[in-house]
Amino acid sequence: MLLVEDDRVLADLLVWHFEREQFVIRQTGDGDEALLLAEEFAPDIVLLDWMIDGVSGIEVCRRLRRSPATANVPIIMLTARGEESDRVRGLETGADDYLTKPFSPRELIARVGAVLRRVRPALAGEALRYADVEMDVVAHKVRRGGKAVPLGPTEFRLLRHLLEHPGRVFSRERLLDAVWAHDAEIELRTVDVHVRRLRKALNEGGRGDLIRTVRSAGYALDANAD
Amino acid sequence: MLLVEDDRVLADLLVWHFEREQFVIRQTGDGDEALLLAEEFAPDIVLLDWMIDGVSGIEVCRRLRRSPATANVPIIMLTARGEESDRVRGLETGADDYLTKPFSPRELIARVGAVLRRVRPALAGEALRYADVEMDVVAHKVRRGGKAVPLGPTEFRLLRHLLEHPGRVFSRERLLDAVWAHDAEIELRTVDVHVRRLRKALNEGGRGDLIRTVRSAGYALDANAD
DNA sequence: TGAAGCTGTAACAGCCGTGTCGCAAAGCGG
DNA sequence: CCGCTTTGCGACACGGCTGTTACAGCTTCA
Repeated sequence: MLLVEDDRVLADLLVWHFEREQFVIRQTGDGDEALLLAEEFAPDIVLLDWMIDGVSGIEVCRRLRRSPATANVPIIMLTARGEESDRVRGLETGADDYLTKPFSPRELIARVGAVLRRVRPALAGEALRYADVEMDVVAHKVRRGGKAVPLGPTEFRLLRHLLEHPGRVFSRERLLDAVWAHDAEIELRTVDVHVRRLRKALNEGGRGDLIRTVRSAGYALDANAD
Repeated sequence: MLLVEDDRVLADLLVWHFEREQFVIRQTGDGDEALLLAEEFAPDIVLLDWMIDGVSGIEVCRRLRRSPATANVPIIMLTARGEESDRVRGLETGADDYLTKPFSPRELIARVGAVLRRVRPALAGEALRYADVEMDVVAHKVRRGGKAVPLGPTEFRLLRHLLEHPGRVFSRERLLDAVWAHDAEIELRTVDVHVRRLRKALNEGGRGDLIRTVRSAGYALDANAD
């Protein structure tokens, strides 16, 4: 998420609120810098004040829409300009929503939720997270620390199941039931092999193990696995 | 478009405005009837008053979201309930936008435009874009990096569908449903062949592949496909 | 009516994912 | 320290999935 707002007090307030909602947020009060940050960090959504230093908010909006790299980023305009003509102009320039100051953080969060639900369903509830692992179920993608992790279908389903119940220990039997076809007659030890493959893929970047082995019980997702 | 509003005067005013904007609009003031109409006419967007006869607006919203046939229809709530808690509740129930009476028809039209641009860009007269690909739906033209890409009708519809949901993985069944006639009984593998033809056409200029194959799942549009 | 283009299907080759095995390594209890 | 149990590891063969090509039937347009 990228917040473009030059009012320090409001900016800090919003950053605090959104970080509490698990957003990764960057902030600037300058239009030119906003464009650079948007290119570089490919935010999931942009909150944009109209009256800022450098390039104006409406112009930032226009340029974001024009650049292929950012053309699809959702934008919520966030401004004191409450005239109907301003609102219409903002929306017609390509903003997805337009909120007039003063507004409550709660409403803004709700609107961000509504827009994200529409644009990237994965980000508004269908994304599974644990520690620095992120799974986009719809796009069928997994990232750890922002870096893509290539997984086979079975490894993907296995990780998905673990992410849906983080911390919980599953016996091999339970995992076979949950991850494999329910009528599959498969050797129990096969689970070990897939856990191993999943571990290998996840730890590729030299990071710590996320899967804890519980002797004579099974496996669990656990940030302090080692 | 479906308008659910029991205030006759406001309803007539809005119908007049939207018909002038080339919308095909149906109107009712009753919640139960609204649900039936939504099923039957599959509107592109729903404008929904909170306080109506029969099932309440918020409940209509919830049920539209729950039914598979209407789960993806964009909804704008349109009501006199201006309390922040009402707005948040509306948005969290699945509404895409929330407008408090009184509002100007012009702003509503702008917001309808913003939502449609997001959900069905083709309907809002917008070009579809992803990475360096640009599709003009009306003119039936596709360009990549500014250079025209010749596509057959099926390839065009296939790409269009992918562009409308970038990043998302579609199974072959889903693609057959979305891209081919809904009653077509076609071999699943046929999708592969069309994907290949589309890939070939798009990558003619020696650019990287934009379509990601997800083994045992389907295909997705993805800038980092390889 | 003829040619060109588009579409759906079948066939085949190559590759990736999967399940299993044997052995090494690590816990665990005495 | 020893022996037993459980888990990790590498290798391998099989099977299924996907990419690719060729071809025949069909539509479209001149």
